[in-house]
Amino acid sequence: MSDDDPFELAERKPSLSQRAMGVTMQNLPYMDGLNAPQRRAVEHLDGPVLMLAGAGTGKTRALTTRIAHLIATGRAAPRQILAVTFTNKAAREMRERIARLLGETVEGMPWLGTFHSISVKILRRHAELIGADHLHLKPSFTILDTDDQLRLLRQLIQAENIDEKRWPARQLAGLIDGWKNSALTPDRVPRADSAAFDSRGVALYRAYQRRLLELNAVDFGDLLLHCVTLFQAHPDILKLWQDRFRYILVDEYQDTNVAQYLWLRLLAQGHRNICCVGDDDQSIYGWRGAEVGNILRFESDFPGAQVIRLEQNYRSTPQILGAASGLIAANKGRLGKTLWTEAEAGHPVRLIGHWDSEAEARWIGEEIEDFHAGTRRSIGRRELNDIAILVRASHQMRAFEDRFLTIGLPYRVIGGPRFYERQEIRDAMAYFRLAVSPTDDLAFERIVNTPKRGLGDKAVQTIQTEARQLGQPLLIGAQSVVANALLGGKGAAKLREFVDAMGRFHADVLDSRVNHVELAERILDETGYTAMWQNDKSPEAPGRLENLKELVKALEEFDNLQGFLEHVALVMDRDNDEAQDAVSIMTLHAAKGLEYPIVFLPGWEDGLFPSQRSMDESGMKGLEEERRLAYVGLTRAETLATISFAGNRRMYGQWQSSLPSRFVDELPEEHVEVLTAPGLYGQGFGAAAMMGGADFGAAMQDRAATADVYNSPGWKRMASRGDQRAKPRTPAAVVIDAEAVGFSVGDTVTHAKFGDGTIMGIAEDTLTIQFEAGFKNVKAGYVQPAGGVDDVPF
DNA sequence: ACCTTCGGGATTTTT
DNA sequence: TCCCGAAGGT
Repeated sequence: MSDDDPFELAERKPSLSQRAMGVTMQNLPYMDGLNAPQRRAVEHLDGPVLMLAGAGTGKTRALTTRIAHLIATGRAAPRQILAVTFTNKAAREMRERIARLLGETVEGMPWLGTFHSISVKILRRHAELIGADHLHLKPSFTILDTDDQLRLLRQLIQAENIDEKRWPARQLAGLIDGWKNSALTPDRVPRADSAAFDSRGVALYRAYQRRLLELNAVDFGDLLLHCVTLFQAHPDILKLWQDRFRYILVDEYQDTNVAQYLWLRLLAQGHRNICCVGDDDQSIYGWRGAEVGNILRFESDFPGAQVIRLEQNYRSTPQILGAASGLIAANKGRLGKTLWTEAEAGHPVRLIGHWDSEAEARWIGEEIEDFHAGTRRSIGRRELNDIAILVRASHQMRAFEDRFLTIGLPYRVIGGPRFYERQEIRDAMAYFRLAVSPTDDLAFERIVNTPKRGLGDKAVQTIQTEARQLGQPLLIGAQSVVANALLGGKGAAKLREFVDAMGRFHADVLDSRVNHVELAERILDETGYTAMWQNDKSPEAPGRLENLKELVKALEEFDNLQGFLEHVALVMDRDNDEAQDAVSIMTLHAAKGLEYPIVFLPGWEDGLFPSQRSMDESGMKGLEEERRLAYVGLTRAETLATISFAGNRRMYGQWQSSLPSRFVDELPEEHVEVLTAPGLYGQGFGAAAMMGGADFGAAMQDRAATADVYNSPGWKRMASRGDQRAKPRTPAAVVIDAEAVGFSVGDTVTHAKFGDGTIMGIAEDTLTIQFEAGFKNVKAGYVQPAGGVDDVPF
């Protein structure tokens, strides 16, 4: 029986090697250096434990040591420990650290992995029990990525004759994902949701699930959902897994959704040894179904739970922690932690306002050059690898990329499109998938006309019709189309070629004498896929070929194509090689779990951060999640954090003025150093936030002309450098749509409340007007040309 | 069947 | 502004 077979449940005593190592409670080298709560978290093994671990408090250390302790003391064999993470990276890190703690003698932990990868392993065992009637999953099921998922949904929407413009597949995908995250099968979707997606949401969901079964496929959400329904419908099987997992550990518990919560609770009901680690203040995935409530409710879910707080921070200075703590204090319903540190006070969090997003990027670029050159005595010379820029939304990255390219500052974008999400990788994967399983219709559809084979919609329809009539997959349908000459023209010969080739490849996949790496190469070459990119003259073509090479190379680490496909579907992530010294740019979400000595937090403007959409969609909950995001951002910094905001920002090609983020005002003043001109912020942050964006911009221009602006450190530096800022600039907004609203810059207008004013800028239908009371942004409809004061439009 | 043009929409995204 | 999907021309 295989090592991780659930039906083989023989318990194991501590291995000989463990006993030979002389591991006893008195001799536990891996415990060295743990602080008291960490130690408690490691030693309190039985019963439910909630480890509330603030940012930088060594939770991974506690978690891995706990696992090492379980193994070393013989409380559980590695195979009896279930350790769940959200990301492959986290799983990999844990694996490495456990191995380091225990030395090379310990065998791998088969059940350390992501929710999804563990679910796949479980599901493959019981696939036949998923589904109904004669339609059920087979153990060889494929896992669809989001791309496949959307294509499938689009087909279903079209089949229902629904207007795709009004009811986009994306929205349906989001809806279905949401239901799956909440562990809702079509039958269980609450009545309140029945109006969703033009009242057809549930029906489409049902159709989608059925179609997936027909394709012998599951999507990401299904991995969890199927496991939960499997456990609920088959207590005997649940029992097997409950018995197997004597100890359960969960990382980032604050990010679990309902499905994951049920999954865990079902499994933990066996031995009840569940240890969840998390930080309610770092819950930032509510929009994806994560329920902070899970962690807030832990003690009532698991009565008698031991709660352990890790509060000693080993990462950041007291100044940074003070700023972060002060900010997060505005959130309600927290479990509450007080982070403390023994580190030196350090530098306060710096705050600076800029004229616009380009100035912000320029300034940060210069700061980084300074840090890199070591011209700041207080900071010392820094590697670019020590520096990160954390943004709220990925479109903010562009300003930095543009600027850094201009000044030749090396940077890397972390996150972004994943390797396996690239077009060429997906295409190649589809070829491999079809070669491995000729029944994979989605793969067939994807590549049958890539490269172009003269097979358009009509040809594909012919194939589909034929396949449906035969009750066979598309590849077989295509074979039949060829055999019966149902298709004319150039496409016919090409299709024959394609079908024959795929047949050969499939035979080769089954032939153990054929090397799978060479086979993969041959598949891409002989189908003309490689040639397609070689002939492509677009600038990205060479990169794509490079990626394909990388893909084939990655195959070497696997025994066969099947194993590789499974890996890529779930596990393959882009490796960010740290070999090159470069500044890291990423979203705040991508930054969770990372740390950098120097962190820049640009774009703290209301509407961008906190994001307007979060607040519109989720109100106070949304705002609190945004605040947690800010907290996550600040706590990434070890020695220096710099927050900035811009008075004007280009969004979708339009210049928009903006106010500093409300989070700026929430920062505790005693931990902040304001770098912006003293006149602007002399009255504290409140004054800054009360200014409209346009006020801010105008004030900036005013100040630029006066001497005292150069007295603040930030401005002094910029001035000495001859920064462009010295030239007063006109907001680009002025240029845009100047005619569209019937006003132009310079016009005098009257407003019912603010009186007469002069238009200083126009962006769409929003006018920036200088009134006696100051600058205001006003919709064009609320003002009229001064002079004619007959009717007021409201 | 394939290429060009036009219009609408546009966060965050561990798997 | 930029990207994607749909429509219309060749």
